Amino acid sequence: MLSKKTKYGIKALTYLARRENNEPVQIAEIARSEHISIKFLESILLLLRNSGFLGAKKGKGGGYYLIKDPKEISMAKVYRILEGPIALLPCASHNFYEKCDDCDDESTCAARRLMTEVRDNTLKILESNSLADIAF
Amino acid sequence: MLSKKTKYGIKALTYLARRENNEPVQIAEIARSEHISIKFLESILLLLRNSGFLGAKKGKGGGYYLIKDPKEISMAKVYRILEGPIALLPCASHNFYEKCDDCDDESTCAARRLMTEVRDNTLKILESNSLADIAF
DNA sequence: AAGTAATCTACTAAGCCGATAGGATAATGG
DNA sequence: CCATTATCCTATCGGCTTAGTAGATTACTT
Repeated sequence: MLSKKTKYGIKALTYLARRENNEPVQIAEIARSEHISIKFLESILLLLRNSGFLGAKKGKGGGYYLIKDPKEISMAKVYRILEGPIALLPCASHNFYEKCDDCDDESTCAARRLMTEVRDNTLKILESNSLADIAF
Repeated sequence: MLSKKTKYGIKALTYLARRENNEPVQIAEIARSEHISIKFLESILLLLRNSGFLGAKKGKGGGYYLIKDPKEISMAKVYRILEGPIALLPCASHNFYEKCDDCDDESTCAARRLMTEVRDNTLKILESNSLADIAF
C-alpha cells in the first residue's frame, strides 16, 4: 500500500502540472484544494524541491512551481523519491539491492523469482508514464 | 515493500511444495531450513491453515502439510491473505475498495489512474502464477 | 499414560507514519 | 528599512504495525 506521503506528493505535482501558467503556488492553496494537512504537505513539497522536481520562491507572491516540463518527469523517479524502492523485496531491487540474510541461495528463492517479475512490470509502467500522462 | 510475514509465508509454502511426499512437516524443520524464527513462523503457518491452504496434525509425526495441489494455489490469493490488498491505493482495489476522503472526484485523480494500471498488471502476474509455477 | 507437537493468548520492544508546533530565514512591497 | 509573506528547518508526538517472545493448553501417537 502506498503511503499518504506518496499519494499527496503525486496529487500536488498533478495540481501544479494542471495550471496553465507556471507561477508559484502557495502550499496552503494546494493543501486546501486537495484536502491535505498543510504542515504535512509542506514537508513533502520540501522533499520534492530538494530532489529537483520543484522550485520555490519565498516572500510575497511566493510558492512552489514545477522546474521541468511535466512530460519530462518520470513517475518512476517520483515514486522512488516519495515511496522508496519499486521492488517488493530488497533482493529484487536494482537501485536498492540488498541480500537477504535468511536466503542460502538466491537463485532458487521462489519469492524472489515472483517478486522480480512483478517489479519488472511495475517499473515498466511507472517509467512509461510521465506526470503529463497522468495529469491530463 | 513486502512484509517478512509474506516473504516467510511464501518460502514456507514453497518448502512444503518441494517435498516429494505430502507428509506433515514440523514448524521447527521449516524454520531451521529457511532461517526463520520458530515462533514467528508458527503464527504465519497458523494463518495459512485457517485460510485453507494448509492442514495440521498434532502430536508425534505431526506438522503442517499442503491441503491442495500446488498447481491450484494462486499466488494472488496467497498474497491477499498474507500481505493484504494487491492495489496500492484503497480506491484502486477490487476486494478492499474504499473511497478516499480527500478526493473530490475519483475520475480525475491522477494517482488513482496510475495505481489502477499498476494494480491490473500486478494482479495479472500474481493470478497467472501458481505455487507450482514458482516452486519448480 | 507419556511424550510430542500444534494451538492459542498475551505481551513487548522497536520503528514508522501522519500530523503538529514553533521559530529561523529569505524575499518582496511600500 | 521595516513589515509582511511564505518557505525552511528542527523537534516532537500519539498511534499503529512489525517482528519476535513466553507460557500454558490441547490433541494426537505409541
